[in-house]
Amino acid sequence: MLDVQILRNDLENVTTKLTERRNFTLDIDAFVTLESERKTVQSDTEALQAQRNSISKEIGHAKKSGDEQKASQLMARVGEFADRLKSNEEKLGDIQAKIYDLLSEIPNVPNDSVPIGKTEDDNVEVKKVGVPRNYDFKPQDHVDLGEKLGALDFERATKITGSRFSLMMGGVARLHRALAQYMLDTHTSRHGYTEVYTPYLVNADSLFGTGQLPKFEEDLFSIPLSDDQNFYLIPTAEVPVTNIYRGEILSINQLPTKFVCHTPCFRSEAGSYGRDTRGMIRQHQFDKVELVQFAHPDHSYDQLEELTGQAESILIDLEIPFRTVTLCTGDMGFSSAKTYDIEVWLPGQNAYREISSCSNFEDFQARRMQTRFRAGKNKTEFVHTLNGSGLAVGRTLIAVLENYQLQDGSIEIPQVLKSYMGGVEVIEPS
RNA sequence: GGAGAGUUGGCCGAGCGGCUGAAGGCGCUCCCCUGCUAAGGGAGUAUAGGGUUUAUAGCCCUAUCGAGGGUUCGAAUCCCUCACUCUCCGCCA
Repeated sequence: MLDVQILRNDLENVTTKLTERRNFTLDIDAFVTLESERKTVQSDTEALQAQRNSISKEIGHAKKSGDEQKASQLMARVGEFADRLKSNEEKLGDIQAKIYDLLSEIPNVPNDSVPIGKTEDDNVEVKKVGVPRNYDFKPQDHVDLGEKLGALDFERATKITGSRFSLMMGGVARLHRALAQYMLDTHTSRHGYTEVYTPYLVNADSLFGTGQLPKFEEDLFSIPLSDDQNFYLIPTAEVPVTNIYRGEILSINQLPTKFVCHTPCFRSEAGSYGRDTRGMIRQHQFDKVELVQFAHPDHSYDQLEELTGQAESILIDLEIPFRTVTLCTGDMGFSSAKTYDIEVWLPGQNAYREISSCSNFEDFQARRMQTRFRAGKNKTEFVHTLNGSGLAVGRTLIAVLENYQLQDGSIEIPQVLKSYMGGVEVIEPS
């Protein structure tokens, strides 16, 4: 959420940036009207409240000294404007709620270092690591590989639940687990993250905090609790982990705090019908190891570089080619101020595909969550939050299957995973 | 699921219709005293919003004692709903 003060003081500049960079048109007239209304109603209301408070105090004194007549005179005076006060208070509440609603639907303003653009074609490559292998056979994609291994079964997954779910068995299921374990171990022992385990169902406040609500409810799976309350399946560990400190004031020496968390993620994928329907690229359920940081505002961009590098290191260890791009303004998520995507090479698709997204949200989420730190004596300031996939486990699995395939369709195990595979060196058809 | 007790500032804890934005203690900050690992004295110490101001400070005002609603001239204090915590019983991995 943007700071309402910025809109009050610098409306032109912000709306221009939102239009140019986000293709988001803020209803300036609505905002200005609401604001000026708010101003007069608030002043009036508070003046009346002050008057009521001081008269009430006098009533107290009068009663104490036994002057009942004076007391009832004073009460009558309050009665003269009681209705006006009440309606003013209601009106003010309405206006403030409207302003809040307006504000909570405005996306974050991209950082100045973010390239301007409309679509993913305008993203800027910042790094390319590794060279795609030359196969002396036609590489298969993970669907063919997995099915021939008898280890990936989309038909049965569809029978059990429906489309966009997957069933893994045997060596591939174990490889999937090995990847998650390897990522967790790397980020905790080498990169200094604290491992956390969180609920997979969250409430609406948490989703508001990280920015999925109120605008993106249709992307979530929800479980009704009562007429007006839902639990939601987490679309990413970002939600429960970032909300760990919702409503809290951290001490400055807690910054940066770094958490890593392995969870399943659930996404309804509404609006992406027909895209990536083959295989397990785009699923309703997938595992992800997520990195989350709470940073001091002065250092959050350094932290973003660090975090992105830590995510990349997993692919470097696995010796799989990838590239990193800076998302252009038009391709960024709602809450982000700057995002790097890491794209892994998939021989089966002959393309680089997103495997991680690393973002600095600056104080956008922190303001929604009211997560602050004590910057000095009696001064609190919003923290900056960051997160990134380190990495999406399902897509990493795809990358390993496709990049490590042998001519006969069996899969070599990457060196760093061997100790997690209980001696298995190659996954062969069962 | 049943029965009961709670939820107050960074922490502990008092208050149970008016003089309470909130006693007291701890912690923290500053000052004084003390020639010294200690002790004593004093002052300060919530957040958000609005107004005033070129702006900061200051000053004025408003809101906030789990959340929301109600009663009242006036609510931390009374009533209702909800959430959460604790204790005992039941059930359970």
